[in-house]
Amino acid sequence: MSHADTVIVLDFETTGLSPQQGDRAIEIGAVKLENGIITDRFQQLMNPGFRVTSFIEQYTGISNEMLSQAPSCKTVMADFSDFIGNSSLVAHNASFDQRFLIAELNRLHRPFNTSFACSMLIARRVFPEAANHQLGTLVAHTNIEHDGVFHRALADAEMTAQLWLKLLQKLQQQWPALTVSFELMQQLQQQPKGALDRFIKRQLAT
DNA sequence: TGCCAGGCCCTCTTTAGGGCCTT
Repeated sequence: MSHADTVIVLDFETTGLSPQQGDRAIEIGAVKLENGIITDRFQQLMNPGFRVTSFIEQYTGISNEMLSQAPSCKTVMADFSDFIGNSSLVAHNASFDQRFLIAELNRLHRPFNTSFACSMLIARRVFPEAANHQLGTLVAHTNIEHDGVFHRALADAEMTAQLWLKLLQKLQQQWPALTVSFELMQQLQQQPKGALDRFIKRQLAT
């Protein structure tokens, strides 16, 4: 079974929803998937330089006290940039994490030219029957084992990685002859919803 | 830092509005 190449699955905790509005990353978590197995991990809190709201403290469990002792975003993101290298990236609702990754790397004057795939967009197509497509719901829907920790970066990255494997597994089981590459997943997430069968059959015909 | 997003997706659509996802 193909595991769609080596990918790094990542998740940010942040001070809010929009880097364009001044929000910053406060934690990055990531796992490297090679041949369907987690072979490396990255997790680090980072100090955004201002206090986070009580909403963020409660939502993530990350307190201002914890962040006051963490290294700066600049230090952590430089290390993380080295960790991801040129790997293909996956995140749940990837547009969110991609915006923060680009914003933080821009502050370091580091170019970003890595491709992203989105487990949420793909799950909407592969698991249309799920009640909704929040990460926690999909983890339950696909019977992924977890330790009950949500909204922390490494925990969410680990669960997203397991969800990614479930997506690959479902596609491979349904279409055994299909070569499930990262590029195929990127194309799949852009197909009109409900047109998955047609897209796969077109792939198999080439 | 506090001006609070942005892209996808559906539908009672396309001369638009609102829910879903992420923190």
